[in-house]
Amino acid sequence: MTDLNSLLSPFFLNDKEIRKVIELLFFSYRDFTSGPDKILEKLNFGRAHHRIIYFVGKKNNITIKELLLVLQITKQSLSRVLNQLVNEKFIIVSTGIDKRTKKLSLTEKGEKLENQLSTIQINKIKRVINKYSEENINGFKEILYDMIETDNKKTFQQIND
Amino acid sequence: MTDLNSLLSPFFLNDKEIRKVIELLFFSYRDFTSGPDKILEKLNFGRAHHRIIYFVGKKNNITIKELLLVLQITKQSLSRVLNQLVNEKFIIVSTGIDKRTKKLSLTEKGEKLENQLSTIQINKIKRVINKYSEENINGFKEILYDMIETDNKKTFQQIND
DNA sequence: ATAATTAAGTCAATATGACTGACCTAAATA
DNA sequence: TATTTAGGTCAGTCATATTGACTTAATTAT
Repeated sequence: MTDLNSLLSPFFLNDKEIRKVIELLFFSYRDFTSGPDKILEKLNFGRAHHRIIYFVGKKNNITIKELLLVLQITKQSLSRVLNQLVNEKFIIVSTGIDKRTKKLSLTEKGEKLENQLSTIQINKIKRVINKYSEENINGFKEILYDMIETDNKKTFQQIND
Repeated sequence: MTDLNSLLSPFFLNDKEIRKVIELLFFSYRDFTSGPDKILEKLNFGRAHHRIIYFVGKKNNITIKELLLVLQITKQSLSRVLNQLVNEKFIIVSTGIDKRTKKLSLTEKGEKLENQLSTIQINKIKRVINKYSEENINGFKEILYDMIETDNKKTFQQIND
């Protein structure tokens, strides 16, 4: 199987090379999140808090439903973490025109934290990406995009329209 | 800040575009792991089990210490998950020449599972990557590699020498 | 030969992030 | 008026991880 594969595939599509991609994704993603993790720890927050802060910062006045769609967790899971952020005044809640909905936005304090966390990740990406051609960078983004499942591709487009 | 950035940076290095990379990493990594997760669930295993199986499969006769270096978790964390895999005969333990060490390898049962899980991820990467040029694929891998912290780059090289 | 270090393991307590299931309220829509 | 939708809540559970303290056995250094 692997032998046949080695014969038929070009080098960069060999199973062995593909496995390296698996590992690169694992290592790079872990290191990508480790920077913010250290700051969050001091506030007794975790990665779940980061994700909420990120997406609320991304789309002001996002509703609970929209947030759940992006995060793909249950509302019970969201509840605890979100309430902490609201109680500690990183996020402020208001009522939508549809009075059943709630709209979430970052407070000034929340924006400050969001900025602090995002800056780490943005700078890391910038530092890395700077060395590459526009062609390579676009390829990188397109490959990542193609790895997303159809439904979530739509979600990605929605938050970026 | 962002305005200045927009003026000085080429489009593909704008903060807004960089933020898309943050999201692409989040969405793609989540979907990348979701396939194996479904199989693991049936066995009452989680992602932690997957990682152990993957790296034991990658490097036969890996020691506990080496495995901890790769996974970057505590031995107490490893213990519970690894013991499950050993008890359920996915992994077999033997003693090294240095009798303090233990060597881990996959049983036939473990190899079967490893293969099942890896195949999902390998095929996913292949499906995606097929559409791209060698140049793009190499760029993709290099960018991911550059996102890894120095120490972990060494670990990556070690398991791939 | 003894002391120090290393590899591995264990016990206990704790935190975080997630889940299911059941149930509730209020508002909007059919 | 009935149904659906948005959101919330209570309770219990599970998986993954942590810190800290301590043990055993084997290897290495003095």
